[in-house]
Amino acid sequence: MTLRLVYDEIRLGVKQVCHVLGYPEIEFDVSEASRPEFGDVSCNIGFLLAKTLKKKPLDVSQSIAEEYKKNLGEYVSEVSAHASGYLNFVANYSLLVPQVIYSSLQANYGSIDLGKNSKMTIEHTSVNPNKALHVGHVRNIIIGDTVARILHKASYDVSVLNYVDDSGLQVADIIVGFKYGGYSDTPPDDQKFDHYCGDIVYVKITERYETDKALTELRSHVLQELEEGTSDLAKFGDEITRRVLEEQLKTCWRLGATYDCLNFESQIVRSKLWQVAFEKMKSMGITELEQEGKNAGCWVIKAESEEDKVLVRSNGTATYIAKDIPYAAWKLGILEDPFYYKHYAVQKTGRVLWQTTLDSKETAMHFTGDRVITVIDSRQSRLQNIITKIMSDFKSKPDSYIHLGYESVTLSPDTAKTLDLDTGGKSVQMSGRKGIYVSADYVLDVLSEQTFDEAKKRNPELDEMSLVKISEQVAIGALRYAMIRQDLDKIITFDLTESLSLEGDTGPYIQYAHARAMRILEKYGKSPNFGASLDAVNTVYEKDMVKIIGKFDLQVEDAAKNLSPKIIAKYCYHLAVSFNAFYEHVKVLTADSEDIMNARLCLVYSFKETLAKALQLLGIDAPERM
RNA sequence: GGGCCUGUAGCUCAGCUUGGAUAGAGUGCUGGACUUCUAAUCCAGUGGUCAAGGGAUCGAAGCCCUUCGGGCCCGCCA
Repeated sequence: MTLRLVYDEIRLGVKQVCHVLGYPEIEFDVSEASRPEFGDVSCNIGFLLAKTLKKKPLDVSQSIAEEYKKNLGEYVSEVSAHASGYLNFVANYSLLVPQVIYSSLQANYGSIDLGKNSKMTIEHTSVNPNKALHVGHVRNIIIGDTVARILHKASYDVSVLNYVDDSGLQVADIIVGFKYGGYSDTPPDDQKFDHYCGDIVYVKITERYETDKALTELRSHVLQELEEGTSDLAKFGDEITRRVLEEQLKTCWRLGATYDCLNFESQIVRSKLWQVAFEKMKSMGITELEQEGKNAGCWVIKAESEEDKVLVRSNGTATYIAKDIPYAAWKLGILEDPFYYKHYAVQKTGRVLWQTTLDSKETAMHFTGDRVITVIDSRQSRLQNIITKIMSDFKSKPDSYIHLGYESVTLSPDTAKTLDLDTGGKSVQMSGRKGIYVSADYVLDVLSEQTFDEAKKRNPELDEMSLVKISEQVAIGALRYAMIRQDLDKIITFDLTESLSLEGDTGPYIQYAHARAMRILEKYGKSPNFGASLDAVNTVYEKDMVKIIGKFDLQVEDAAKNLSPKIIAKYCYHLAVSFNAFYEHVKVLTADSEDIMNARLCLVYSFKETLAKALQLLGIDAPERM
């Protein structure tokens, strides 16, 4: 059981009491008490009934409390009316403690049946395959990966897609660089290919467009050939794209993200899905041929409060959005699937990664969803709103296509300075084109190096391999947590120095709590006896921890319903805080008696199991030592 | 000009969806706790006209309106 049962029981109990007292039936709130001295659970019904009953909130609550006391039920030990008007409850810990601890031992603890196994498709990452990932991309990946993990825990049948824009302008840029700009397609020394393409070729060729108009024209030709996909140049482009993609995926995997399918834009273009979608839009009256004005001769989408969006140019060619619409429709299973699926790789977790192909000899599969989430930063909101509107028309359901937007990651003035950029004290937007970014690999390497030294200092007896493993876990924990801990619509100002500080509200703080718990259990050397009495668990520190452990599924529900990964991040942090307070104030291995020690060991075990499960939702490893 | 987001402690942020108890964390600063289950920890102190004004309400950081500050987006580019 979890705290959910306590809330449910109280909700029902209050309702029954109101019925007995002849109070009107209304919606009221049962929630966690804001302070420990108020008890465990609070109810606001006193305020809500005060008006209709023409009584003071306190009087209402008192009358309810009196009646409630006649039958406290299983999970409540005390009920009282507070002077403020709140109705407060104290939980029955002699029941709560063992039940929460036993529940937390179950492998699926925290799972809820919100999705009822319905199909949910989530797309994230989708970085142009012409450069290495920077910290801005990392936010996208971590949000997408974390939300996918949470939805899976909430019983959705989740498919994860990574869209590969292999026929866009950015890829064309580096192809121009290789074919006409004189850049070798073999990177110098041991530089990763994605870094080479992004740091050197892409940035340099972009600079040269300024002065060399001929190069700009070549780019248009390259772009056209990439879309057609038949020429040698297109084949070369495909080869380059796949080499970059392979390197990008290494970084994604290092971050702990995994996918089900890679969707190649070039194949969407060649599959003629667009034509099907376009006809559908015409027949549904979603798009119309503009007769006059500046867009005369274009097929446009009329927007209510904004400018019309051109869909097909007056020369008959489709605009950028014409690639996104059929893809979105495909994701929702609205259009007939033109793709077959080919094995790409087996990922660390054993999950198979597939890729789209137009080759009919390959397998037919399904990665489409009843609902679709697309993780893209909120600068794309206008475009995504148009797509959302079209999809709701197509599907005739309003919220089947969800744009999960988030604010961008900018660089702090100090970090910008390390790139020789004086921003005058302001933070600056990252730009791959201008070479203004901090790469994900670099941040992870620096973090990993620092944590390696720290781990070595603390654990001098550990071998190199173990230390490397720990430092990598901690580095990724730090970065993932930093990307997820605040709200999606807050800008993250990335500061390299600050990102290396691993104290307080950080991933490593939480991981450290887990490592501490592990050491206690390890030193004890045996399994705690879960059959014995847990009555000895009775300090405030222990009760507080039990309460938080018992809230796990409620937090998963909240996070899944609101697509809010930060809820799980906060949960992990609070869990860790409660354990660290316990650790400082309550001794386990030197407890006064065997019984007390055993009870506390059970709690420590329950804690580390729950924390590990919660951290797993964040894609953060729970280290045994650090 | 239009659209979206945002403003809470020196700094970074919770809380706002669903109004209610003394507005919470981290960090910073000051001081304290390692012969003890790992100090990546803990404890105490410091620090807030919740951007401003108005409205509805018994009651507003939260709801409504106005104003101001900051960010992003608005191409027959992708």
